[in-house]
Amino acid sequence: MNVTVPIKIEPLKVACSSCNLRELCLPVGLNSNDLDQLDELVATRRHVVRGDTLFRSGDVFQSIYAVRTGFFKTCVSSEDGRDQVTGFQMAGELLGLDGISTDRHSCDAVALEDSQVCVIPFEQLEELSREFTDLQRQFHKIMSREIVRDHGVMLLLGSMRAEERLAAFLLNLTQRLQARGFSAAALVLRMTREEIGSYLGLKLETVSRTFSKFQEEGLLEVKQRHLRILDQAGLQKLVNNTNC
Amino acid sequence: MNVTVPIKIEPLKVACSSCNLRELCLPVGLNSNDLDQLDELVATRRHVVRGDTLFRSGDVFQSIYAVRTGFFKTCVSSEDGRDQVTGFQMAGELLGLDGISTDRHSCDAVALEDSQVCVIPFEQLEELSREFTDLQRQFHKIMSREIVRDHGVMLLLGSMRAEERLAAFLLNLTQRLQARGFSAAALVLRMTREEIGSYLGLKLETVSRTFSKFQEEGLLEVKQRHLRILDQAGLQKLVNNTNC
DNA sequence: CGGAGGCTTGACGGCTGTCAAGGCTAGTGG
DNA sequence: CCACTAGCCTTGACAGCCGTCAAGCCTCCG
Repeated sequence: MNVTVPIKIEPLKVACSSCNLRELCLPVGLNSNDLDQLDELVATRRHVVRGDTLFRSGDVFQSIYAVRTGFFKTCVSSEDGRDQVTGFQMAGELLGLDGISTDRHSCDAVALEDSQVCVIPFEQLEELSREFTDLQRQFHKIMSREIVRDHGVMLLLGSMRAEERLAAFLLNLTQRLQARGFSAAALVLRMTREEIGSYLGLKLETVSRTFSKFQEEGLLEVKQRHLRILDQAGLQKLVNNTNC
Repeated sequence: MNVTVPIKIEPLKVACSSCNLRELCLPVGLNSNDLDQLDELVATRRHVVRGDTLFRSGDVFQSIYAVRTGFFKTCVSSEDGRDQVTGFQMAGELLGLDGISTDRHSCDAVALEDSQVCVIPFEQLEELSREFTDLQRQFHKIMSREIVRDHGVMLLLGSMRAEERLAAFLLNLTQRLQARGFSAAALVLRMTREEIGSYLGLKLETVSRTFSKFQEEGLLEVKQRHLRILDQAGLQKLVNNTNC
């Protein structure tokens, strides 16, 4: 292993305009002219090996990142060492929007498997979005979507019980995987029980117990990180019905 | 009472450039030229009486709003009627950013007292921000700040106990009031125990009990919605120390 | 093959939710 | 001006969900 080059940067091989994620990522809805411009902007890619951070809280903010392959978590920490996973990001999703506010990142982004991200220099993105209305609009939509997503997580954390939280989490995960062409039924979790628990405001034991309960009830098949959804409607019902 | 005009709209009397909130609101950091442009943009004001909504989930999104006077809450609801307060907004803070993502609002904004908001037509704001770099940057910072704030709420909801949540909430509130020139020691809550509870992921009884506990411990003086902070450091300690 | 990290499961306790009763306050109408 | 009422708040008793602690198992990888 070559430890002298911890961060591997390479010229981009796949342009946005021909990227198979373009319908999920920043380029959504852009015309071919805008896309050509975006290709110019997104010139580098960065590899992050499993366990490494893409950025840390406190790092100077310069770029946002689009996940090209792999899987990330973002987490915030309070001064006293409390830790909260704020999201899991998969291919086509953006990382680093938190950094715009103070020019420094306010959370850590950690790769949960070997990953590649497209580096989008923020100042140039702003410049380009002053020129291209559609790009501007798309970027604003993505930021707004993140806000809406966060509100959904607040709803989950503020008003759901453990089973409901885990069911909502699994449905969200499978839905996003499905949008990327994966099966909605079988999946491999990239994160530990503890990370799921942190995201859902639960302890890892509760996550584990709830998985077991779902299995007993025939909703899931659980084998460590390998899951099979047996009864999607049953999970959905858990999320929708408060109690009955 | 004239019920034929439920929404009162009037020409803006105070321009952004001379608004006493300009250091807290969208105009932060703009030069006088940008400010003049912003004055053109923000041409109307809207009154919302206590209990009325500024917008509702599902409403078509056209404008964002800056609170000029008064106090709002925003809340999301799930299909099954679950309800979650996602924030409280006071003078100088923006409302409606959630609507950008789908061109429809995804939460309700309710006035908790008679309020006025400045109406900022979003399409025109985007247009203007294509022209003025500082305005663009400022708007992006505000959206990003909302994301960072949401992450803080997730941390609170995901990892804090009732006392810690309420202490954090009170400190946040007093800090924002102080930034607006109010005393950091005495305040009047604009929201009910139930709304506080919803925001903090607690039941109203727990909020009430925790208030009483803080009072017994000499941290607060509580008389219904009238609060006096007696020991700010003590509250801060509650937030910082997990247990001891 | 051995160890470390991750996962499962049990026992138990405490925090917070639930249900209920009663008090307070502000706003309304007589 | 004052009584009334509705909404809000407080407090108690009790229960249950989930956290804590502990022990042991599994799996992956060196």
